[in-house]
Amino acid sequence: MKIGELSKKSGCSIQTVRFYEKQHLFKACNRTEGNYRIYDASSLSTLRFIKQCRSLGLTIIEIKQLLDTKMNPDRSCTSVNNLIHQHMTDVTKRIEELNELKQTLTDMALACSDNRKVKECGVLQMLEK
Amino acid sequence: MKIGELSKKSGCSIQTVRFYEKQHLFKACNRTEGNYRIYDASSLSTLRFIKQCRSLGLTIIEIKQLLDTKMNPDRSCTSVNNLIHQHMTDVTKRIEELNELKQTLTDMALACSDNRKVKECGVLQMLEK
DNA sequence: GTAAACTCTATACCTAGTATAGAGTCAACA
DNA sequence: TGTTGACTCTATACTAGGTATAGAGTTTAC
Ligand SMILES: [Zn+2]
Ligand SMILES: [Zn+2]
Ligand SMILES: [Zn+2]
Ligand SMILES: [Zn+2]
Repeated sequence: MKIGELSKKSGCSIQTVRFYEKQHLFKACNRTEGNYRIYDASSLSTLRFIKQCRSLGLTIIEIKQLLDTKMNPDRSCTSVNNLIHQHMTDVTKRIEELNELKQTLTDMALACSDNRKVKECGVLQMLEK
Repeated sequence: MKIGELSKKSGCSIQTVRFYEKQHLFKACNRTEGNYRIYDASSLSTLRFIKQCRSLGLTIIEIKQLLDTKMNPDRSCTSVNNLIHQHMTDVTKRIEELNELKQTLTDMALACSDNRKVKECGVLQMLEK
């Protein structure tokens, strides 16, 4: 299968597939005589794995580590579990930050009403502080 | 005051101050004979305003709009209020996304325990799907 | 006079892609 | 056989909001 088909089946854009290859997330695949990339089913499943990881917010480096880990099926999976755990911590922290931010924005919105002039704007006054 | 002092008083790094100037967020200031930037108290308050906006997640372009708006004290502040309201919507949406993500990560963490091998890892198995 | 501290510009780098330009490849159709 | 259209190739620039240098010049203190 050529890159266009892989792109459609995986849901990653063609450029993204090439970008992943450049980042060594994807090993370089075979080429046709005309220099076209040729993929097989395993490329597709790797790409889907990568996509799933990205949707969780894992970085390319972290995904690389996961892919490396998968190469050694008999080792301990502790590093995988730790990685997910660490991410949960990060996401939780980010949610807390955003909740605080939301509260600030709410207070700010309440500090002004429509039909005011800029010099009386409650939002701008809060931003000055 | 020179850029180092402004940096310390505002909490923005020296590079960031120069970066803001380059982005026209900050108008170019006066220079000494030796070509050093010289700031006054109003520069500091503008910079603090910018920092406050950035901490709310406003983009540089949006901050530029706010600073422009502040130049016309007698106009309506509706655009300011709208901007904050739009941000609240965005932040709320982002929080929801992250909460879903957190749930997924939680399920994933529960799918595996320590002392398993990579080939039995519940996390990796979930990522395959 | 000189050393330390400060500042200057310009440039490269970061993440995770996206969007071109310009060239080459391949299949189908007339 | 020629040509059109769809596809692919590489290389490069761009995004946002900075951060981190290199190499040079300036100022201040001793
Ligand atoms: Zn992570
Ligand atoms: Zn207002
Ligand atoms: Zn916004
Ligand atoms: Zn596991």
